[in-house]
Amino acid sequence: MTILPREFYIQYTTHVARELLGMTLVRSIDGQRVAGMIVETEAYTGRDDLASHGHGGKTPRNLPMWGPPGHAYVYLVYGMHWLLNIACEPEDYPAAVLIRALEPLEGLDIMQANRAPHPQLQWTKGPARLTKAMQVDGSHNRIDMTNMTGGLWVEAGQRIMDNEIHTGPRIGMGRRVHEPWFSMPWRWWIAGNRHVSR
DNA sequence: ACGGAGATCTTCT
DNA sequence: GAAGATCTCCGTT
Repeated sequence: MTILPREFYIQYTTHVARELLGMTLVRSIDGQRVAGMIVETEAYTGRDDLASHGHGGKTPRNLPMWGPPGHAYVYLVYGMHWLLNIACEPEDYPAAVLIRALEPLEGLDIMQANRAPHPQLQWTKGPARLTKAMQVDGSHNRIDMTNMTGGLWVEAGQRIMDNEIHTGPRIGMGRRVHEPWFSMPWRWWIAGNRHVSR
């Protein structure tokens, strides 16, 4: 299988978010593959993006957003949930794509154990659920996802046609989703896929 | 099906 | 000191 190379991530954030749909996120746990097809993503891009951690400049936490494209940005929200992003665009530009949902493909026994007692449809239906299912946490922050050394990478997968893809406002914007900026359609998902959140 | 609240803690103002 | 790129549980309809 072909691991997506660094060049893939050196493109406009929205383009990367769209192109990641159908690709396979892979995690190696004790030599066993745990994998899922990416079915939902969100773009966070630039200093001007009011909803992005990159807004307001560099801080110790958001530094990976400026770092090398193709590296992971993993952070904790609400004191208990890990969220996985992949840095994109050229270095020194703050941008990342949040992986919001997967369709389980391989290592189902491991995912089930990590997500018990929930049914399969809920294992990876949401950004914090998928990190729990695939055992992704702060130890993966800043790893290079363009090779296998970090135990986490993305492989080429299904080609998703444009007419199978929908876009809409990002999730978690609160009441501000009604303001112009926060209603920008920077969430991407595979239409009709049962594993998409919401 | 839908709504509200609690869990839990890091980050930055 | 408050808010946060969420999830789960428990209540009511």
